[in-house]
Amino acid sequence: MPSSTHSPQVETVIRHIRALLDSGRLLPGDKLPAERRMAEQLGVSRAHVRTAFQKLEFYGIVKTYPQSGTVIAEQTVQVLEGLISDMLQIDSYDFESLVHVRVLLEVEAIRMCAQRRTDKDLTAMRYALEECDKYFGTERQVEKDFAFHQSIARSGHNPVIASLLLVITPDVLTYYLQYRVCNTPGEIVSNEHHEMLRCIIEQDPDGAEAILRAHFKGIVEFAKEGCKR
Amino acid sequence: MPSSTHSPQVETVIRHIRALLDSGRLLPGDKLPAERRMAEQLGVSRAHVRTAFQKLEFYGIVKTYPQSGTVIAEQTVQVLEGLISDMLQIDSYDFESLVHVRVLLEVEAIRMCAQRRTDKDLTAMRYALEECDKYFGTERQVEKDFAFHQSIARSGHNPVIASLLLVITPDVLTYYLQYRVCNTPGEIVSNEHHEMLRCIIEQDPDGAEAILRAHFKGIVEFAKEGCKR
DNA sequence: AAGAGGAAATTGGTTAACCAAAATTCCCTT
DNA sequence: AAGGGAATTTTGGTTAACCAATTTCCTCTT
Repeated sequence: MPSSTHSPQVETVIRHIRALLDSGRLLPGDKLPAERRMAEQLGVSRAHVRTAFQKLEFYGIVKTYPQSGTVIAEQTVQVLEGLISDMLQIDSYDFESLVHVRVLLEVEAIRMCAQRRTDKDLTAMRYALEECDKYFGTERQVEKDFAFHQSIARSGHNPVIASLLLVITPDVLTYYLQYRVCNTPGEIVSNEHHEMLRCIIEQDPDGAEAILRAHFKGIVEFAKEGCKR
Repeated sequence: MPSSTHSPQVETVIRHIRALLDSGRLLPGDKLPAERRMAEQLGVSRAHVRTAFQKLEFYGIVKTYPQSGTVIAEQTVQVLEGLISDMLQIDSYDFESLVHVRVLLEVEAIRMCAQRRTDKDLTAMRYALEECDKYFGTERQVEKDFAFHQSIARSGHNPVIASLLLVITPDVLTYYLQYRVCNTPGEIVSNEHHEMLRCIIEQDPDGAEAILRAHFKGIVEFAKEGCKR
């Protein structure tokens, strides 16, 4: 993924390409200027142009052919510009959208987990839960909490869901630390965790989903109302 | 992200770090070897070590501090190793998991779209739909189809959902082209598109969801049964 | 002996030079 | 004039060198 943090030079290059698309000077399927040329045109280093191209390639916006050049994807200009805008603001997700998606993905993950978990998965989740309980009240609480949830996601055996959760986790974590939102009493959180695991063991997806939604209820409401930054 | 395509050298570095974690020679919070040192230890260029670190940072596994060093995140080793494994196999998503997540995200997107779309959004979606109809039967059909779906996702006004959809789109597209799965008659697809837009206009999330699920029914079944590669 | 100051080494960030493969150009042959 | 092939240019890929900020460690002072 390109890396989440944009250097200003790299961002310059990406904005330039979006401008080229917008002005019609660059069309889908076109080969865009060579790295060296674009570097000197924009007054940035070639390395910055390269990382910009790599990020664009990660999102399927361009494709680089060795010793040949880099071409724009065969997509509508509106879509391409939209994609670029999205990836430029990818660092500035609002907390509500982030939590919304986290709940969406985790609900699906825990449902799949309740249906497809193996004995080995159960062992991993039990261990994660023990760790979670052990560190309640300490500074490592948040870390262990995420670890437990991640173990559930992985036990759902859908690698895409697990990966997307891991993509948004750093951002969620940032907000958690920023807002100090972990004010739910530890005992309640722990109980909910054990209840979730119980439903997973009993292969009860509906029960697991209900508890998970209750588990997230507080943070969802906080995100919806609390933090109009 | 990091870029989706791993060069063998970069992958070497990432695997090495996972091995260090596995053997306990590297613990959460530790500062890992400097770029130069690790480069010569592994016999790769320092640039490769850098891009490896950048990818790891994208997923929140490490954090790089200028002129100071790169440290492992404060997370359980199990989680960290899991994350690394996920990002290594991020190129080899199976089609079923991919389609599953695409449906999950698009359903949520179209529901939000039906509730939150503005007049400007409607204009954009109408245009995308016209383009879609215009190019049916041509080689640009798939492209225009994705463009229409993307316009819906963007009109849901949850940037995280739109971004995650764009992250998985290139992979989905690859499979689509590989399996030639677009064998549904153009008229049916077009009708469903128009029905979806109608529900969005009427702000009917349930109706929109139903049509979208029907729209994806064929490809979901194909992914579930057809392609056990 | 303890502490402050500064030089030297180490760090990630950046730039420039080099390499091999691909594309182009130009000239020679037919 | 058309075709083919080699030399040249252009391309992305890679490596090495350089820079400024940070850290470390030694030394000199008190």
